[in-house]
Amino acid sequence: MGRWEPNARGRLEQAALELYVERGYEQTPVAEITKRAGLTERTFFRHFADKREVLFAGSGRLEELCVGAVAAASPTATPMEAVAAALDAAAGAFEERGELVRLRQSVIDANAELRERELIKLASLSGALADALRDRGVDELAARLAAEAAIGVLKVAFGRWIDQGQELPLRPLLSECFDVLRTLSVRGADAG
Amino acid sequence: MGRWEPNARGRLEQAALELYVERGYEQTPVAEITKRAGLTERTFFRHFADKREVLFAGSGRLEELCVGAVAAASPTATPMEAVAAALDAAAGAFEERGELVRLRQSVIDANAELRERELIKLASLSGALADALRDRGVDELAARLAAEAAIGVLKVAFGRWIDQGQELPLRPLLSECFDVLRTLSVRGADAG
DNA sequence: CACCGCATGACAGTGCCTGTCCTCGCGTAG
DNA sequence: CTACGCGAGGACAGGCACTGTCATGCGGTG
Repeated sequence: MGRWEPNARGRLEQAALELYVERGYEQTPVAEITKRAGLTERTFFRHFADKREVLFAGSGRLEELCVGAVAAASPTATPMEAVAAALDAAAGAFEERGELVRLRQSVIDANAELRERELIKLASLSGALADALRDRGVDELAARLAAEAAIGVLKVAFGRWIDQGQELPLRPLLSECFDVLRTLSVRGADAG
Repeated sequence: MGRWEPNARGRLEQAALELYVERGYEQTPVAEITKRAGLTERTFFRHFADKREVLFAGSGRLEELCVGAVAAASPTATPMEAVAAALDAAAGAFEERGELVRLRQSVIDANAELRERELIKLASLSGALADALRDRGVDELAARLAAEAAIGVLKVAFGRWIDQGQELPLRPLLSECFDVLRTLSVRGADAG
């Protein structure tokens, strides 16, 4: 055992989520988090850029997962099929950590600053998906639009999954969204 | 003339934009803005919830404009046609204030906090569009997806418009995006 | 054994944002 | 004309997020 307990970063993440759930994000000073983790405030800000970021530690891995799925998609897949594969991979990651994801999302949904941070993470994911599509030879404009559409589908499907208590699996909700999306320009489709 | 100069709010908006352009957002303390506007710091926070919000004063009107356009769209329009009409109306508002919009966007693009705020304004717009579509009888899922798709198109087209110095008008860029979006699920389209 | 690197601590300071009370011109009732 | 109260803004104190800077001491290395 070293001079300090190991995994300071992980302890901070856990303490933060616990406290954000117990008292709410705004009512939790950083000093409380570090106290529970047995560290100082200064150390918190060495590990996380700000008080929000501690809730988004996994966003980098999610991005890698999605980018990998786009790269691995069949060469004959359309851009939408490629990004659908990415969301499928993401769905797997979410469903594995069901209860944690739910808890985390309840904290985010309850606070505007956290919702802002979530949106910029999704925008970053969109950019990464667009890059991955361009690497497949998709042209710039189509790549960006497919990536934005995918993020839209993810927002809607994920929101529904959370709302209904995750009784239904996420993947079919994603598929349904992609299906409906294709009908939105069709006159007389059952959507309009 | 009253005890105070009129239009305190407008003076704050103008002083803030000027200073954000001159020095950058982060290098501009609120006290500098209020000094230039001839007011106190406390008054700034009576008019705007925070230092970011002063740049987004017009977002409410933009939302109303877009919602109005959706409501006014032909009853036979598809959901995508309805939201396209909304973006068309928005494009008009942007093009009228070309230089101001460009300046404002350069400030936003240079700062992560401001980009976050912009994203949550767009998310709010997406919600308003979805509500307006539901009022037309579009079902919940289709309404949300059409609204998200529209925001995606707006982001991409607006970004291109800014990048190229607004030499091309915005409206054709929007149309092009909607066109490309429809091809993304089609195998062998020139996008993939 | 001496040295160095690195994670953390200690502490001071800035700036955003809030709560609270005060000021004073203006419109209005009597 | 006076009295009153409302509303926009000022004054001031304080909390908390975040940063810069220097100190500390364990673990590995030569």
